[in-house]
Amino acid sequence: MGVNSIRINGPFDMRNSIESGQPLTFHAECSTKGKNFHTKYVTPKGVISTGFDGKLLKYSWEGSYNRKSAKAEVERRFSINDDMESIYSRINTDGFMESAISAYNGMRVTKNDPWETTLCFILSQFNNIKRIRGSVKMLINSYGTPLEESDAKLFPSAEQIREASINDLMRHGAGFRAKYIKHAAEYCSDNLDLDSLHKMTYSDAKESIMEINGVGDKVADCIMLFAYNKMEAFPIDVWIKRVLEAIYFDGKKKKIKELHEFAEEKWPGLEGYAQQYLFWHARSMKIKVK
DNA sequence: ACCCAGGCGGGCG
DNA sequence: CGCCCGCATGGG
Repeated sequence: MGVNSIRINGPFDMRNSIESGQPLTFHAECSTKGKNFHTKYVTPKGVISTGFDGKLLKYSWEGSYNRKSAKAEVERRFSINDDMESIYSRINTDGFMESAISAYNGMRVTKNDPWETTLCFILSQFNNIKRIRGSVKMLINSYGTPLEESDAKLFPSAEQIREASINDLMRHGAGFRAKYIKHAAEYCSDNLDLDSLHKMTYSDAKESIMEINGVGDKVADCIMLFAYNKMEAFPIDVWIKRVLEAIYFDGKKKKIKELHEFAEEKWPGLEGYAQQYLFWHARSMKIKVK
């Protein structure tokens, strides 16, 4: 148990870093007290709670963390050491990006566990964020391991999830994705070491993760971006497709492949950061298809 | 009641 | 290949 804080110098927006559809959206507990935003999340080493008032990032830890490891966990998870001014100078390519950066100044691409990210984004397909969140909470509650001296539970491992039947998983709100989750759990405990993808290139790691049934181009890119820190990943969902076509192609329909090539040329090496600002800004503006 | 949701795999032409 | 369709379920 302990408490500490980090003074944040560059732009940082903890709330939007968490709530912008990244994995923490799906399983962290969040609340707002006044203008301060709080969150609590569970890791294998214990529970981390954070609060941010615009200047100081306060955090506390339980479990086997110490002062040093807790600080490292918080800094890593929220990408505190990303040089935002440098990133913005490279993705602020036009008026739309400028307004997105302005609206969500300080939003970070967070770092997440590969298995958690894989499961969350398999659930995300043809689904809505609220329901994904509910499903994840039910899965944690039913299959997660309780931490010692805490009412919190750890996100269930692939080995724990594979013990559930497809019908069990469907009852947890997984719907038709239950068979994908079952396969992912079996594949990741028998055939694929998710840690081994860290040292692979983006394209090799993406190819490997797409061996899982239910992981296609978009979900794979989400896993590459949010779990493996591959900033060249550019997940293209309905919102990204809509906003790119609306803003950069005069409303004309484009193929996914063309949009990948467009992003690669426009934001080389930082496609993932560009995507996160495009995605969250497009949703807030409710850009419609015609 | 009705439409939609951070897509995907499979089947068909 | 590329295109197209069904898919579980609940939120709005």
